[in-house]
Amino acid sequence: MPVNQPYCYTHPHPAVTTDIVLFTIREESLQVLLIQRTNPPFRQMWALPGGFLNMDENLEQCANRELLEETGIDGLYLEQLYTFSAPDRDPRERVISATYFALTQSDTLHPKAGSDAQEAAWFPISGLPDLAFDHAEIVELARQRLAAKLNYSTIAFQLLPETFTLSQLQAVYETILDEKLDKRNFRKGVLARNILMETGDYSRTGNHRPAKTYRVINPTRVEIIK
Amino acid sequence: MPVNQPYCYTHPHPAVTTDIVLFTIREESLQVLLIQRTNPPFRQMWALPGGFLNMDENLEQCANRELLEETGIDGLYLEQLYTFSAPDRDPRERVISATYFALTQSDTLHPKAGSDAQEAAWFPISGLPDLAFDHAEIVELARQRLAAKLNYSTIAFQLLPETFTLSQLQAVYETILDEKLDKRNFRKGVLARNILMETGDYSRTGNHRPAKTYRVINPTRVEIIK
DNA sequence: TGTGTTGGTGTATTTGCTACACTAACCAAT
DNA sequence: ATTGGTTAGTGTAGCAAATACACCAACACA
Repeated sequence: MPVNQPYCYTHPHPAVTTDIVLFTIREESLQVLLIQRTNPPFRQMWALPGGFLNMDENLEQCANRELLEETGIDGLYLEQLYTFSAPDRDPRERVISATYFALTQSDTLHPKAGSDAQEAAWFPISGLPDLAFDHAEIVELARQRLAAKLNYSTIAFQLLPETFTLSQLQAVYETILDEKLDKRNFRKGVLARNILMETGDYSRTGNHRPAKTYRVINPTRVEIIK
Repeated sequence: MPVNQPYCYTHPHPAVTTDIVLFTIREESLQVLLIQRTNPPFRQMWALPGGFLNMDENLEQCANRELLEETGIDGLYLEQLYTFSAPDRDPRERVISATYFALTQSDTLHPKAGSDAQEAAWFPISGLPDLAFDHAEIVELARQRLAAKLNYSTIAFQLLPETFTLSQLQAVYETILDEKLDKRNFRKGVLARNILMETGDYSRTGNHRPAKTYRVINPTRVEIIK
């Protein structure tokens, strides 16, 4: 048995990783968390957070662990996106990557460099640097999925603090969909779902009329609408 | 190096497989192709077709190859469904399975037993035998996905021959959704999509009025509607 | 007190979905 | 030739959902 390669099989096995596309809304744009690689290949390049699967965890647990290690946050809505498997997607060895996407509000999160990342930072999705591996493709797929799910689920609330104004919520939709929405129709539609309640408090920011704040009535993860 | 285990790695690697849920409409019910296992574990039990990933192919190619080997058909619409990864889902070793679903018209397909399957056969989805591994869970997820995609895509045509009548198409929808649809509304809706053209021919079967036959105008794989 | 800024509200129109019943064309049997 | 049985084929009216659209309210600041 090779001294440094103690895990042996009768047939070749690929390595398995997870990569996570973590979205936030910051500075009025949709942003993605990237880490800068400290090790080859693609050293110094930006990449998605992620890493190798341990033998005692499933893929979702792996994605959660990697996210925790590299960003310090936990318990996010995490959804499996797609599994990438081009034979040459990693120059080191054959690597299969199960990808996940997640959402968070940016101000609760202070990305910190972890063992495998010398730096972690937010990038607007419409201005990403060149990414390592096939990660640009993964980000694009995640963006499409996010936009598609907006209207069928309650994921948008994951991007906002516990209480928020309807204008903030509308801004999230407009940022992700990249189009302006009608204020009256938007509010009508959201309130008709009966998933929000007024907190009774007002948001007093800036030199204008204060806005009612709302919270989600049933804060259980994510629901599919209709 | 162990004689029978020549593939060695510095970290443990899981095995990677694909499993395919192949649907058809037969005998007026939605059916799934299963194979009977010849080898342990779960010997003699029914299971989904599928098998181990080769190092020179991606997951979709693997699924296509396994489908070809075990059913003799090729070139189907194949969509990645989900990747299953519970650590104990295979008693032999750690196995990650990327699952796919596919549709075919049953009369072009004559399942034949392959190397790893002593028998292959169609089963109505509402009367499946006990399945090996976590395959029952996989089938259920595929069924949900199929029903959800019916209204947003053109997958239903994959279950029909090149030319077909609107009544045949409606029967496909009714079988998958498991509910009766209104004939006039169904036809109105389908024709309004402008994806069908009349062939000019008629289907003369049985002792009743012949039905116009249609074909898909643009027979490129699968489209998402709207 | 005036100006600038965002919050908050209703109605009319259009569009899409639903419910619903009869005639047409063919075959088979008499 | 007529009748009965079977599936093919068609339109309209009512309802619900989505859209388009403009003004006043409340506050901060100068």
